Amino acid sequence: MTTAVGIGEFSRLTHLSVKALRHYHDIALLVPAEIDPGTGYRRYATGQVHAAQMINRLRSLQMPLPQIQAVLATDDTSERDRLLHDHLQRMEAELDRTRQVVASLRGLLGTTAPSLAVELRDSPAIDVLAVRETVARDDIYTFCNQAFSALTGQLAESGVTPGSFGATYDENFFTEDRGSVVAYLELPAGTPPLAVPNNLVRTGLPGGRFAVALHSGPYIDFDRTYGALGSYVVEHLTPLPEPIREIYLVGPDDADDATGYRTEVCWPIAA
Amino acid sequence: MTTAVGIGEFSRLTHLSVKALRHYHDIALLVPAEIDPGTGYRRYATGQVHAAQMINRLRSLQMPLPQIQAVLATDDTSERDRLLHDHLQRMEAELDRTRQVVASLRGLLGTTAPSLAVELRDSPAIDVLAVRETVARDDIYTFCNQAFSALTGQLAESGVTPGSFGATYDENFFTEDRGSVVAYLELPAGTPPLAVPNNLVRTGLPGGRFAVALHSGPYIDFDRTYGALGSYVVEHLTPLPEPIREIYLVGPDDADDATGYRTEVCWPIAA
DNA sequence: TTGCTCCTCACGTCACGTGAGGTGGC
DNA sequence: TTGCTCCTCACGTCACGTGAGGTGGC
Repeated sequence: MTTAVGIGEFSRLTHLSVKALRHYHDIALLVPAEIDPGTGYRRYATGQVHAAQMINRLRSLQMPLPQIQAVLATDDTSERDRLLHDHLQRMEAELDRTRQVVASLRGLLGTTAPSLAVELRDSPAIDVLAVRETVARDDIYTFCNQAFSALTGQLAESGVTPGSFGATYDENFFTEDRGSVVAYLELPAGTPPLAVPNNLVRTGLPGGRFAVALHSGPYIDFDRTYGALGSYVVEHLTPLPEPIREIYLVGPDDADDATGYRTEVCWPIAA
Repeated sequence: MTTAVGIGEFSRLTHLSVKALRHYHDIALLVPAEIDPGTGYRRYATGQVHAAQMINRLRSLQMPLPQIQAVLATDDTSERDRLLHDHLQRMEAELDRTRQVVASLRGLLGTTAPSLAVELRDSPAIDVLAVRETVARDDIYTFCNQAFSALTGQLAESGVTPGSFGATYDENFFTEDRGSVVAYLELPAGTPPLAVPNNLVRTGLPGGRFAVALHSGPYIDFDRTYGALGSYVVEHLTPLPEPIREIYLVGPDDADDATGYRTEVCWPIAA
């Protein structure tokens, strides 16, 4: 048995505000069981309480409304569980990142004004196997992981031992939080022609002059090294509007602890 | 030594997007060191990198811009630490709540369709010591804690042993997520006149007929009991538009574990 | 008839992002 | 002169909240 109630009463039954209920109706997430054709009054069935409770729970977990829509729309239990599981995974990752930011904040507040050794380096042009894509800042870690796994896999198949691991970042990546990124593996001089699947490219990276600083520790602290190195560059040298390069000397594949990571940040400068 | 750079270069130094930097200028959170009077071009000093990094960290921790403003504005270290500490406390509390919601979600997904015992009760009017305030839903737990601690403190001073602990919730509290709440302690019949500080009131609660259900467990699951009880009421009885009452039989002061909480939910119905 | 519930706009919030359209400096 | 960087609106996003102004049902 199920009874129809007005929006106010349904709000008391579900602890969803009237404004929220109207919004969920507007976007067809929770449509009233009936609507009075004359007055437009919404009538909800008591059988809709459970859906409302699900929406309430998932919103408390910051799930976006379109995703909630997807969860409620499916009656395939395993698909629904997968959606929920994925969301909880994302929340876990978020939490993990938050913990890192807190640690990083303590570092920024500490008295340790990091003195930075800046090296001036003339790099020759190199031959690389690479992946180029437009990447949002939030997705950069995932992108690099996937790219390097594809690249190393390909080189292993071809029996080639790669040189350095690196990536170049277009200016837009910093100024608009989204830009063209090239993740690459350096190919030793004299590497013969390779079979290259079409998500990868073999290409050349131009040489040039760089101001180079070593970043020690987790990637979340990159802005400290960028700030220090960049300040040094604009104060003492002439920066060029070319992509910045990062060279991953020690990364997630080589060290278990992020404090062990070592990355060279290479800022293009005029010769 | 400090050098001035354009907004694009400063973006590369700080990993803040150009749009974000312009926004921070608009709200006077991070004002460029100088602005070209002719062109409006913003020039940032390398000495501003540290402030930018602080903003970046705090935003990653979801701190609202006005609060970041406050953190940066003070040069009193202990005050700044207090603001940061408070924010981290709030994040901890949020995290704790998230864990509870996840547990609660599992409950909703489980097969345990909770069968609810509904009792019809005629309550007499009672004499109470109370706190009345307009409270937002998000603040209700804090409000009740403070109210009950003030109320029990006052009664202890007066040497009076209270009857039941309860609260009434205006309809607006549910329909608009904010409404008038009365937290009360029942006074035994024949309680003599009391000294009452002016944040408290001695008053009467009207009697009436209620449909009552027992809610077992954490408050975060209240909507399940409300949904079940409210559905029963609209299907079998006549609800009245009066404040709903909750009676806290076992609460945080009496049980260490939220699973031990016991609360009666009382829905006003026609006689 | 008076309250009460409910309705639909239109606009605000928060922290920016997304173009459009245009200008100054090298 | 051509690019390039930078500028200022105006509007969009997301999930509602905040009134204003008005109507139907008891």
